Amino acid sequence: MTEILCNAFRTVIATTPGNLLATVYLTANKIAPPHEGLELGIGEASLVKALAEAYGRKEEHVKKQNSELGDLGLVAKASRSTQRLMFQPKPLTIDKVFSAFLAIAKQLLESHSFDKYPFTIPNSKDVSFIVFKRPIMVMAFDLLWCKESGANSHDKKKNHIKGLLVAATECEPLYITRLLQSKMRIGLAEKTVLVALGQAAAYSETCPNPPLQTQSPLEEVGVPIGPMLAKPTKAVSEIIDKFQGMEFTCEYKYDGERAQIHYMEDGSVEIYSRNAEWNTGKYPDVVSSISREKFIPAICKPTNSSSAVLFKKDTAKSFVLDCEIVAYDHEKQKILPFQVLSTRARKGVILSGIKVTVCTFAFDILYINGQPLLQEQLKVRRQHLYSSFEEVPGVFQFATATITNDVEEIQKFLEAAVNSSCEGLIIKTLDKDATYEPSKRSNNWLKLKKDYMESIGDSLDLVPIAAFHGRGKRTGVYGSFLLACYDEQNEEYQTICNIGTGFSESQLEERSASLRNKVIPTPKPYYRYADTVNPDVWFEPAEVWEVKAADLSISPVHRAASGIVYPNKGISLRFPRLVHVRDDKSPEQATTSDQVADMYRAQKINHANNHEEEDDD
DNA sequence: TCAGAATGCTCC
DNA sequence: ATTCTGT
DNA sequence: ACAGAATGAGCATTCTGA
Ligand SMILES: Nc1ncnc2c1ncn2[C@@H]1O[C@H](COP(=O)(O)O)[C@@H](O)[C@H]1O
Repeated sequence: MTEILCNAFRTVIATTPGNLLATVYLTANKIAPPHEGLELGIGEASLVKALAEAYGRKEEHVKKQNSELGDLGLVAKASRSTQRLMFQPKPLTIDKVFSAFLAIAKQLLESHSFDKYPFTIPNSKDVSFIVFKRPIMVMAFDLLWCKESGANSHDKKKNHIKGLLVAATECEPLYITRLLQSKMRIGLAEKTVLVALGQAAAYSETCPNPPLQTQSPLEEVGVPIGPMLAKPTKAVSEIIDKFQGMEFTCEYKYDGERAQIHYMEDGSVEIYSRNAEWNTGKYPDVVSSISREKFIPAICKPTNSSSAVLFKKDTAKSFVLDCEIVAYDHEKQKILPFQVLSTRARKGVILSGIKVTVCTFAFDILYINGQPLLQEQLKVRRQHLYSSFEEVPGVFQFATATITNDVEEIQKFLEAAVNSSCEGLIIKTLDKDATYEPSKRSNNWLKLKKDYMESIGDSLDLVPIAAFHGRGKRTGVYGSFLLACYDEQNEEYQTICNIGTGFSESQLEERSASLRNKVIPTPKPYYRYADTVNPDVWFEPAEVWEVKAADLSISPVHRAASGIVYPNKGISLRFPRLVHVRDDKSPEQATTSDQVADMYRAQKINHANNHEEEDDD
């Protein structure tokens, strides 16, 4: 794979180097660096519409065939091949396709940003500079490049897609459609593209500029870098095993959102998400806790203690921090669950309008004062972190950490983490294999969560009552199932979650085959579900599956234990996955709504009792 | 016009 | 997110 | 060992029908 692609790139470099950028983006199925915020904004529904119109088919037929073929791309191909071509369309080129994609993406920005943000030239003392920096830059871009006007952006996008589909021949409709869905399904994606590109570039020094901002260790402050990831482990013993003979540290795993905080010498700040999305506009409070004086003197409210502090020491002139931002109740000095954080507004947040306050927990540093630290061992990086920053309780803290290789102590530390509203632990080597490996390389960090451990964590026995047709490699079997628990009082099944992971392929085939015999035309009267769940098929209650989950949550859609904990809201599961099929249980012996309610209450009590953070570094 | 549904997208 | 699979 | 492709809950935002 890599070799083929590498040769393709070499050919492009040798023959049409001007096309290299578009070629790389198309093969990687991207349209721009992620932090630039360009997005296609195309979903299945709009694609179905465009496809139907482009090929003169009824939307309903397209939908039906999509569900049968499990791939909208195949639908496109099939539609195209049954059309009689009146004339040969002008051939599509890489450049044309990529330009069309860019045009589609810019439509979204135009319609979303244009009338929403004040279009004034910001001055750096104005808070709107921070809040609206990105949109305004993007808008300026739009003004330069987007001269179209007329129909609304939605239609324009559709027209671009139709244009591509009409011009496409042979296998092109398939891949254009898949590209637009970001589901190439060819077993080749971004990482492989980068490797192939790297190899191709090595052959030809003549290529003028590396077209993609690759994640070189010499990264620039202000440009996001791939986050280091963690690999799941099932038991403390497994950790000891893997890190045998090495010095390692355990840190709390906070349940929030990852934030890569860049601070530049000019005092500006950028915050990026785990996927390198631009999150600066979402966290003006975090920005201000670093650089308040520089940008927003007028907004500084002495009453708001959380924004009236600085956590960096004066010696820190520029840096990149790796952190977890967590919802935090400053009055009670307590960490709040992820579900609270997720209610925060995302765009154009202004300091005075913040409803969910946060605390930032730093656990790594990638760059300081002009010096990249990626190649340094964690021990060294951590030293920089601790010496260049100061904790400000409730605003900026270091991730609680300990160093031990004693099983008992790790176990205790895990308990402490969970009691402090954390998900579990992240375990990292300090000395060996302890450089920062941006997403590209292996997972040298381990994560330990209670629900990974056998016979610990929430496990439920649930009944599949409906299913959705699988797509892609699951075409022909069910791709996911709607699960329910049993309410003994009302003798009814209440939906609790969908599930689509934890199945081996053979297991999925077996379950699909078995449940196909249980399909019923309409749901049973004793099923409780939101009418927005719209499964492809319903089943009679027949099987019981053991399912594991990280947490229980209050759900806007699912109905489990509805009326027990909250009158009108049910309970759902976070990260549900199949453990195994319970041949020994009948549907009526599934986990009951009362049990679900109890589990939820137990979890809530655990949260309510949580102790506040203390740090031992 | 507005509220609910659909959509797109992010995250844990 | 979790999990499984092919290379 | 890794990259890729299946799939989850739930949010804010946009669209659409009454
Ligand atoms: N102390 C920590 N060190 C590293 N990652 C952490 C820490 N606390 C929380 N996290 C988060 O845990 C995520 C990795 O876990 P997961 O996403 O389950 O693989 C990271 O992306 C971080 O956002």
